[in-house]
Amino acid sequence: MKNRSDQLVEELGRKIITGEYANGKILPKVEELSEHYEVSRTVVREALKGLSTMGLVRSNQRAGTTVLPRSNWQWWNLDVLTWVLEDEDNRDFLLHLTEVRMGLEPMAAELAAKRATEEDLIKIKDAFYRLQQSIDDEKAWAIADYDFHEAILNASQNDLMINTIKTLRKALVISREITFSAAKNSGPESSYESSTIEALERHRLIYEAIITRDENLAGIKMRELIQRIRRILEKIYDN
Amino acid sequence: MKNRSDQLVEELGRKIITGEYANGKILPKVEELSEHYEVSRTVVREALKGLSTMGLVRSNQRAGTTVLPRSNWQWWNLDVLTWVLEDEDNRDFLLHLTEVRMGLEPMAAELAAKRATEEDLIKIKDAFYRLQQSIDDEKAWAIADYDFHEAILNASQNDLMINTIKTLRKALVISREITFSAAKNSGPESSYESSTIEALERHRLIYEAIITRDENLAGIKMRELIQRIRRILEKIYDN
DNA sequence: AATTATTTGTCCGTATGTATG
DNA sequence: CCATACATACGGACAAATAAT
Repeated sequence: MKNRSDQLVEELGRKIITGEYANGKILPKVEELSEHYEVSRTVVREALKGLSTMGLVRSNQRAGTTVLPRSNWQWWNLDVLTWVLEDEDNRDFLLHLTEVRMGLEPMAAELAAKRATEEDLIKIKDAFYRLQQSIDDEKAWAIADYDFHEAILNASQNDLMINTIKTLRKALVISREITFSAAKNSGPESSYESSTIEALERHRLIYEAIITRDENLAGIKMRELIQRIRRILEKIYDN
Repeated sequence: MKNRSDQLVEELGRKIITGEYANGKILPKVEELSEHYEVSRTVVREALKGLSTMGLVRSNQRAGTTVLPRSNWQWWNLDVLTWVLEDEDNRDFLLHLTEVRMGLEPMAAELAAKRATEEDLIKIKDAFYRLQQSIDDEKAWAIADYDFHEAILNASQNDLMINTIKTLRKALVISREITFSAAKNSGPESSYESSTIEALERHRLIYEAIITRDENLAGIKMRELIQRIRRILEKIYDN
């Protein structure tokens, strides 16, 4: 993210997502944008191409470039996701993300129980053992926790699932950085787990379900874990 | 999809996805692409910008434009999705899509049971009644079935979920058009439902769960319905 | 139904920026 | 530190499409 067109994509993208450029509105014409942002028309065109690939705008000859409705946005684009999360008016979007996660992560756990190779299982085991060793070390726990979920995810052998959940997690990390002050969050999952012992037991159930290849149970226990996270989240936001 | 840069995005995008331009490979430089495809450098630059927004390439000064690994691709971009599905070597990707669907659609049904407004319920009811009336009319069934699922989805009140599942469904329609000859598929879901009566009963269970606001049951029954679709799919592909 | 005005789309000559060797 | 090779950036010109008259 350094060249001019990327910068312009970000500036315009944010304005669209915050509603400053509302749905259906026509953007200033290329020449005006070029002039206003002090870049060449080439740069403006590239930026518009980027925005249109993100589903934010559509250009038509003579009619100008119009802002598309939210339903057209490429929500899984990390930039779009970030801008939406950073927009004050979209804070409940975080809940929506968590709901999608609640759909996907249990399914990934099921698939992992079904398909994990020996190599996958070793990684999952290793991460779980490190979890057990780390109940007193918040930082080590966070890392092990991250690895644990990562190993399960990779064991699902479903590229689309893997990619989607990884994007989702990045978004959650971003939102956490926004919500809590930077000092408080020490790692991906740790801020959630108020009671580490309880969390460890929940992880154990998932772990055991996967190594015994009990698909259903793995899904159920993963779901329970995320449901707990969700409840904690709701509490935070209800205040 | 008509201007030159869009065409070029499609040509290059397909070559990347089929592996003709493999991961890590450096694309021909802008000038050569411009020459080879007989377009201006402006058009090439716009196309590269599009491809980079899709996560397919990254440009670096002096080093050229390189193809990114699959893990960077924007899988939920409908173009990417389409090209992947149309690639012979990626046929099992369809199964992956269905697995994601199995994670999301039951969750959407749960949320619908929880949040459906009166207006939502009316639409769901209407679609279900039309399903009942259409057991002998394949075309009417397909439309009602589409509306039924659409109404449930919209009742979830989760924009991200709605957008994702809609994209997913479009992809499934595309893959079906590829798999079966154009003559055979008459609608979004109809090719699945070999026994319409059984399908109707499954829909009824979902319908009743939602109007009685039984979240869990709605999720379970939706899951069963999709699981059935999946089994049918697997049979087709195993032949 | 034909004309015009406006805006995107396309082309290309030129110049600058940046990392590599 | 210089030369090289590539992407990046600039801007003037013209083509094409289409909304407005």
